[in-house]
Amino acid sequence: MSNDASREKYLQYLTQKGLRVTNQRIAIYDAAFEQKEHFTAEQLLDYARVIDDSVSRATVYRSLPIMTESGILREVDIGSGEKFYLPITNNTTQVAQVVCVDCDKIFEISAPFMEWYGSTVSSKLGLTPISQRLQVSAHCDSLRLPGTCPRRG
Amino acid sequence: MSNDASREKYLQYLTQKGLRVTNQRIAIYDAAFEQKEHFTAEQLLDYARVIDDSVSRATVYRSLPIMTESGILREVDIGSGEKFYLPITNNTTQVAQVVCVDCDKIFEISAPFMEWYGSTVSSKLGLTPISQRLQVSAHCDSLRLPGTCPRRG
DNA sequence: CTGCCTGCAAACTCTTTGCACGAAT
DNA sequence: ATTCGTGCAAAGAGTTTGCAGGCAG
Repeated sequence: MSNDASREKYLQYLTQKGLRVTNQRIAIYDAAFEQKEHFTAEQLLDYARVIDDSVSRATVYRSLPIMTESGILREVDIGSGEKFYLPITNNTTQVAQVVCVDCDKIFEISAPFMEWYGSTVSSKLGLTPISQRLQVSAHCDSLRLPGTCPRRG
Repeated sequence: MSNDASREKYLQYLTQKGLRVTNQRIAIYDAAFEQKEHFTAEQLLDYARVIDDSVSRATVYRSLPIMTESGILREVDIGSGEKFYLPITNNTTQVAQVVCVDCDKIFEISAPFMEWYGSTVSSKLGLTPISQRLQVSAHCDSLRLPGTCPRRG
């Protein structure tokens, strides 16, 4: 999905839900879709303020659930206190995250079997799966230095 | 693993690490292993205070990482703000959690393939996997009432 | 115009921490 | 006797919310 298509999708979502298309919502959207890597709410606030310095923290926090629900943003919770977000740039199947515990970098990898697994398991319990997430914590094993990641410095 | 074996394991862990065996640590341990379901730090505080009313919130929070690291407790983070914990009662392989979004009940299910998957994927990235977690969100589909879980009431 | 949206700041939740006292070794 | 562990309360991080004014529709 191109960025323009995501933008279109988001604007349609807002209109359809009776939500207003404000300068702040657009600035926050644009800031998010400039990013290639995962970002936090606080980082998004900084990025959005470059575009429109009237954007407040509250509005960023109020926008993130809307963007997530509209399907243009993926929320990634690696259990580290703060949540990360990533623009969804294509209609991939399920993805998993591999988190390096040394440098905290998050790798997104496709995990097509997850959907099947979620269905299998949930149906045994009488549940209908909505979403699933697989997260792997790992150490860098580069340079034969256990516990140290080259990306960390 | 029986509860007695877990108790032994925990006491050994404490001693081995040079940590003291205090009444509070034992009370917190005992409170945790009375539980059949997932519990939060706050709930554990309540349970432990029944056994020893001198137990404080701080000590519970300080004990949880120790118990987790000693391998007798599993930490489960479903991204809901607070963490859940569950006594590890047997040496199963990997487990996944299925969380009902209606009643918030957490089901633990074995997922033996996860270990293989973590290894496969991590090695491609030059990483050594430490742990992996799979979580599925689902709706109850009992009673043909979408969006409503019979366990919720 | 109407009422949703906003910024601000305070409040909130969960967890961590500094300190002086108390207990395990 | 040491030294680690503890309770208390305050601090901390991240996020949410009440309010009065502002802007989209």
